[in-house]
Amino acid sequence: MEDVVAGVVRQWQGVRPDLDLGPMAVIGRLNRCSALLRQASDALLGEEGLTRPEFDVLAALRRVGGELTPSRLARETFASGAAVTKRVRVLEREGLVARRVDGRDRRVVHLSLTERGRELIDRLLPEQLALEAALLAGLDPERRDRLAAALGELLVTLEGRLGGLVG
Amino acid sequence: MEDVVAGVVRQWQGVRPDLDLGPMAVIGRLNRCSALLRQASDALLGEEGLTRPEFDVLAALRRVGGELTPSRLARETFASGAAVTKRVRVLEREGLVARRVDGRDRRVVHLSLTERGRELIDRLLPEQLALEAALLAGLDPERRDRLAAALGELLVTLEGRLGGLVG
DNA sequence: GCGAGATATTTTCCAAGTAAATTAGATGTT
DNA sequence: AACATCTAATTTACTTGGAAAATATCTCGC
Repeated sequence: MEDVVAGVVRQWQGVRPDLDLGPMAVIGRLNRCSALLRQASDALLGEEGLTRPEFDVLAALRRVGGELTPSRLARETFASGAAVTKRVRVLEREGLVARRVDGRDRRVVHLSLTERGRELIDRLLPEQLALEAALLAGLDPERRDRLAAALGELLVTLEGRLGGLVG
Repeated sequence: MEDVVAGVVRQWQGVRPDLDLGPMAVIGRLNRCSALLRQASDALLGEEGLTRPEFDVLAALRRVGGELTPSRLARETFASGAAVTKRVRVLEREGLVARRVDGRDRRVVHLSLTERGRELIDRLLPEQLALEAALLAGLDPERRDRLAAALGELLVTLEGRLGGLVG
C-alpha cells in the first residue's frame, strides 16, 4: 500500500531522475500527516464551536496554570501579537478568558481563563487526545514512541538551525 | 537537550497528571516540525518572489509533465477550487502558466507551464531540495529513511482512516 | 431538439492573518 | 523635570483562503 507522497516522489523521479528526492520523502510526508491530523482535529473543535487557534489560546492558559500577557501568549502559541489580540477579543466576548490590567505597568495586561474557560478546555483536551490516540492507533505503542523520539531529535536540530538559516 | 514540545508536555503533566499525553508527544512534534520546515522553505521561495502555494502549483504541473485542469490541480495541491483560480490568475499574469480551453468541452480549461514557468520550477526545486537536505542534515541517512518509512506508514493509515472519521 | 439535472470554473462575500503604524505608558539621561 | 527612547498592546490596511452562489456548458431522456 502506497501513500500520496510516494506517488508524488515517483512522478518526480520520472521527470527529474537527476535529483535526490530523499528530503521530499521525509518532509512531504511530515507536512501531509500534519495537514491531515489538523483537519481531523479542526473538525472535532468545530463541533464545539471553537477554532484551532482559539483552542491553542485556552490550552496555553490552562497548561501554564496562571496568567499570561498577550506577548507571552503570542510566543507560547507561535502567533503574531495582532492575531492574539483578535483571538482574545473573541474569547473574552464569549466569557472564556478574562483580562486584568497590571497594577505597576499599565501597558501590560494579564490574561486568564474564566471558570467556564477552564471547564471547556478541561473537557476538550481529553476529547482531543482521544481522537489523536484513535488516529495513531495504527502504530503500536513502541513504534509510536520511537517516532516521537525521532521527531523530537529532528525538532531540536530545527530549532537550533533555523536561528542560523532564517529567523 | 529538550525540544519545545517536550516542555509543553511536561507542563501538562503538571496540571493534568491524569491524562495520557502520548499522542501529543507525536502530533505536537509533527506539527511543530512541519511549521518550522515550512517557514524555512517559505523564506527561500520569498527571495524568488513566489509564495509556497504558487510553488506548489508550478511543481504539480511540472511533475505530471503535461496539462492539468483546475479541478485536477486542486486535488493535486490539496487546495480549494477557488484558491486554484486565484493562484493561476496570478501565475498567468506573470507568464509562468498558460491556459487553453478544451475543444470538446468548453467548460474545462487545460493549464500548463510556459517555457519560463518550467525554467523557474526546474531551478527552484533543486534549491528547495538542497535547503531541505541541509535542514535534515542532523539525521544520518539511515535514521532519515527510517523516519520517512514510519511517516509513510502513518500517512497510509491516516488517509484511510480520515475517510471514515471526517472527510 | 428541449428541459432537467450534472459538472467545471469563476465570482462574491466574508473570516482570519500579517506588517506596519499607532497609542499609551515606562525608563533613562541630562 | 523634560526629552528621547524603548516596550506592550492594539489598530489599520491589505492579502489570502474558503463556502456558497453564480455562470457557462454539457448530457441524458424523452
